[in-house]
Formats: sequence, structure tokens, C-alpha cells
Amino acid sequence: MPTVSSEELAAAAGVNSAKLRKDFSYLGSYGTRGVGYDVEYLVYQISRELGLTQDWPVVIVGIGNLGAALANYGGFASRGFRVAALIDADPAMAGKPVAGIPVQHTDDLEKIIQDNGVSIGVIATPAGAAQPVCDRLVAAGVTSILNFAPTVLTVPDGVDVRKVDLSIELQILAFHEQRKAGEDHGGTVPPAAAHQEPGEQGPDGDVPAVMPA
Amino acid sequence: MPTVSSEELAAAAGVNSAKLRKDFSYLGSYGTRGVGYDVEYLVYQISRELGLTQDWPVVIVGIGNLGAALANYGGFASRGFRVAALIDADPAMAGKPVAGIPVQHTDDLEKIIQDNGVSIGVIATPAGAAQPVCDRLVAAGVTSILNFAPTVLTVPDGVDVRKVDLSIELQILAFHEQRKAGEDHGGTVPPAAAHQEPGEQGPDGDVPAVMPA
DNA sequence: ATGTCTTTGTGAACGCGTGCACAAAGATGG
DNA sequence: CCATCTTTGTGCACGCGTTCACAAAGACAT
Repeated sequence: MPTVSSEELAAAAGVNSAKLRKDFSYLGSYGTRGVGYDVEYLVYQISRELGLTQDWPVVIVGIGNLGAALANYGGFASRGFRVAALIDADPAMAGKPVAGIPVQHTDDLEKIIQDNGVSIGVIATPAGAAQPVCDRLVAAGVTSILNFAPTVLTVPDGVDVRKVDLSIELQILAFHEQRKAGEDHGGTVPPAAAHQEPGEQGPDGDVPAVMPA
Repeated sequence: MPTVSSEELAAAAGVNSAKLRKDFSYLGSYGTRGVGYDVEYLVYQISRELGLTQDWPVVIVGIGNLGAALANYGGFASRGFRVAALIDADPAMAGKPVAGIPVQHTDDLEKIIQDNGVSIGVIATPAGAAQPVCDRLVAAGVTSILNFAPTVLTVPDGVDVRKVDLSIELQILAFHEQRKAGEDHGGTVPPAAAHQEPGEQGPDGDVPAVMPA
């Protein structure tokens, strides 16, 4: 029986072994003292806890470059996700196969959701279309939404939304890059600096509230 | 002079006002007691600290669906990023414009990096190509890499890598979705993972630290 | 069986980040 | 010029998560 100790796992993951054991203990007592954890059993238990053993049908709405990239992404299937349908507002896309799945028109959104028992939707539309699409998804029974559109979605209570902003990761890299350069970030305030930069803010001038780690 | 108080900002962001003030204080004393913070000045100072006022030339390697989606993503330009070049290994892509930028061949990678003074690279290639591309980027002087390929990259010290796994966000949604179903499987989970603050839409949510491969 | 050895599971201490509460600073009005 | 009011900046205390350290549990050898 192949096993691993918490010490080995902790070293591999770069975390503290006691924390790892305590985390595992929340899932139950799956280890054997003096031996460690049965690898296969542990993987199954964690997978189950995380919901990876279930089959999650998802729909992707907005089959542009990003939607197509997501449809082709191999990581989904191996993580328990099944692309139940691709949906786009462009009639010219209808029937066209992307990643082997025929694109369907937005008109049929509600029926597609209900027929497939979909509870997770991915929005990869342009910003303007995101909220209406979101509303229709929710009305059709979707309770979790992954939003790639650059908009903050408004949803009723009980619906989860996660927003993916592809530029945030770049910002974090740039932040560290800036520090590598040895930029001084001291307390000296450039006089009247604010008045030298009148514009600078785009349509969404929102700044991350928290410093990247 | 338009101003905001820490109280207003905290309410808008859903955080504690004292924490917000303390965070700001690390950047310097930019507020006026009895008045608040000069909006324009504050935006500038935060932008500067985060590196948003600098111009960061980036290259995107691998112009498939995802690379094209990134090239077309409007959020980059408004955050201080400039797509200096698109690079692909397919000779048929060479010269073809994507998002108004002609795709260049991988052969010229080193020259492109050096000519444009690029220090940030984005990898959107298939998994197999990612590490070789990464090595060439690093050798050419890139010190920050954003990796969309489903591979863990090995880099020398001093080089930052951030890996974006598009399925992780879906996993988090599925995790919460599973809990909504009210399933009882005998185990408990640390409170941090148990719920997501409503209104929070981002990748800063809570995920269990250990994922099965 | 009995003892030794390994590793888990967890109580307790520690450290750090968060939030409270208030003095200091500046605005504003009399 | 003084009084009052608002809001910042921050010392301090509290709470929570991380880490330490060890008893308990089981494997394994003799």
C-alpha cells in the first residue's frame, strides 16, 4: 500500500507539516500513525470533499476567442467539468462546431440550462452583454457564475459570482517587477504631482483595494 | 477639491475603515484630518505604488484562441500594459495581424525581447512548448512570466512566475455549489473555506491549500 | 508479548493582522 | 483667537490562524 507522510507532503508543497495534518483532520482521520496516509484513499477523500468526483455540467456563453479557448481547455474534463453547451448571440455561429461541440443560439439558453440540469455558467461575452446574460442564466436556474467579462455582475442572494480579471495577474507581476528595479517608495511626496496627472483613469478607474501578495 | 473619507471608501469596499487608513498610511500621509483624502491625488499615489503609471511592454507567446483573446483584451492598455509583440511558432501565422498587431515568428523571440526592452512575458502556448519558450524568454532577459499553459515552469532565482489555471475558479464554484446542496458527508471543513463573502467577486477567495494532481 | 520506533492528531503557546478607541491635526465658525 | 467639529494616523488589545511539542496509536522486530 503506497503511503505518504505529512512530512513528505509538507516538504513537497512547501508548507508546515502540522498545518497539513490539522487541515486533513478536518476531513476526518484518514492517516495511520507510524505509517502515514494511504495515497489513493487520501486523493479520493480530498477529491470528494472538493467536489471533483461529481460531474458538473457547465455552459459557456459567448464563443469569441476566450470562449473558444475555454471550450478547448483540456483541464476542465479532467477536473470533473463537462461542457454541456456553447452559446452565442451571433446567428452565424449557430451550428458551427467549436472544440467538437456545436454552438447554439442564445434564444435557446433557458431550455439548454434546464435540459442539462446546469448549475454553473461561464460568461465570456463582451462587457455589455454580460449582465443580461447573467440575469437569464440565473432565472433559468444557474446558481454559480464564472465571469470573464470586465463588469461587476449584480446577482440575487444565493448566487455565487467569481470574476476573473486577466489583467490582475499582470499587475501583480508588474508590481514585483517595479520593486526589483529598486524603486524608492519612501515617504517623500512629489509636490503637486496630482495636478500633473489629470486624466489617467479609464472608464473603470477602479484600483485594487488590497495590495497583491 | 473632491475628497473622500476613509469611512466612505471602507463602506464602498466593504472593509474596515481603520484598516483602510492604516494601509494608506504605509504609502505615506496623504490625507487631511477633518477633510479626508484628495481623490485625484490618492488615485495617483496608489497607481504609482502599484506600478500602474509605468509603461510595461509585454510579449504574448502562443497566439491560439487564448493568446488572441489576451491580445484583444482591452483591460491591458488601460492598466499600463502595452502589447509589444505577438509571437507564434506557426510560420503560417507570421505577418497575420491579430488585434492589429502582426504576429512574429518564434525565431525572432530574443531580438524582439531585447529591442523592446521587455521584462514581462505571457505564455499561452500548449503545455509542451511552455518550458522551452520560458527558457528562451528568461535567457533573453525576461524576469516576470505569466503562464497560462497547464505546466509548472522551472525558472532560475530572481524570475517571477505566476500560473493561471482557468479551471481553478470553476473548482471553487463547484466546491461552493456542492455545499449549497446541503450534502452531509460526515466531515467538517475549516470555517475559512465554508463561505464566500457576498459581493466579493475575485480570485482572492478561499481555496483549500492542497489539490490532488 | 513486550519494547522500540515512527507518525498521527491535537492541546497549547505564539505571532500577526485586524479592529477599537483616542489623541493629534486641521478645518470652520463665532 | 478660541471653541468646536471632523477625520486622520496610530498605540494597544483582542482574536484567529499557524506552529510547536507531545501523548497516543499503531507498525514492526525480537
